Amino acid sequence: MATQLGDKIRELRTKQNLLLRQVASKLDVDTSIISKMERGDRPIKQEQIAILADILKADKEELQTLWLADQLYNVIEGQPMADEALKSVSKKMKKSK
Amino acid sequence: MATQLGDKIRELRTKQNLLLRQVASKLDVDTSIISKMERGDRPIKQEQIAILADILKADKEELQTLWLADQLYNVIEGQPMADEALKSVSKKMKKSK
DNA sequence: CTTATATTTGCCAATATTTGTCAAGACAAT
DNA sequence: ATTGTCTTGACAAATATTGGCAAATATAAG
Repeated sequence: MATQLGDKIRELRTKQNLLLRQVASKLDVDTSIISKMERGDRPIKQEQIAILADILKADKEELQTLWLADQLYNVIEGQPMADEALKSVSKKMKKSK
Repeated sequence: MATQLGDKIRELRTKQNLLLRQVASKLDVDTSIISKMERGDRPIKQEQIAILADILKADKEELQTLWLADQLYNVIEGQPMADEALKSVSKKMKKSK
């Protein structure tokens, strides 16, 4: 199952002609890990997002948002009450502001 | 940290003068677990919600919604991009409908 | 086709997280 | 002080997650 952040990272990386290996060394993990991250097979750690944004010259906040949206989607995917729960949480957010 | 579902369960249980022990036996866990569930110290399993609804004569869907909202809140709590991510996911939901 | 390079995949052991149970403690009522 | 309910922390067992390796597969070039 693909993720928004994974897709984005792959898009950025290939457009800049970077190899998995090059990103991997900066993130200090095996190339296979990056491959899996991009394909949505392995979760991306939140601390890695800033590093990725640096390497790929991307906006940190944008990547963070994609990451968060992926996390949320994992929770609600396939849940019948997803809509209601989302509304409820949005409401709660407005209050705490 | 309190949860919406935990609070609701405690409310329903006490209003019906049920003891932790009574709920525990039906759920087949130690009373300490129920205590922690109600106080938000231990996560509630999704499979347990239907049973809880039965015991407490509550609406299953309502409890499910509270449970989901709690899960979502866990993900976004303390996240700067929470608002944007929520909007993004809501949008995605509408499409897949 | 063969070689060279890049990516993907399956599997493993190490690590981390989660689980339920138990025992001790807090608290109130009597 | 005794009883009954609830809370809390510690513990080990079970489960999940992690990164790396190596084999498999793809991609590109000659």
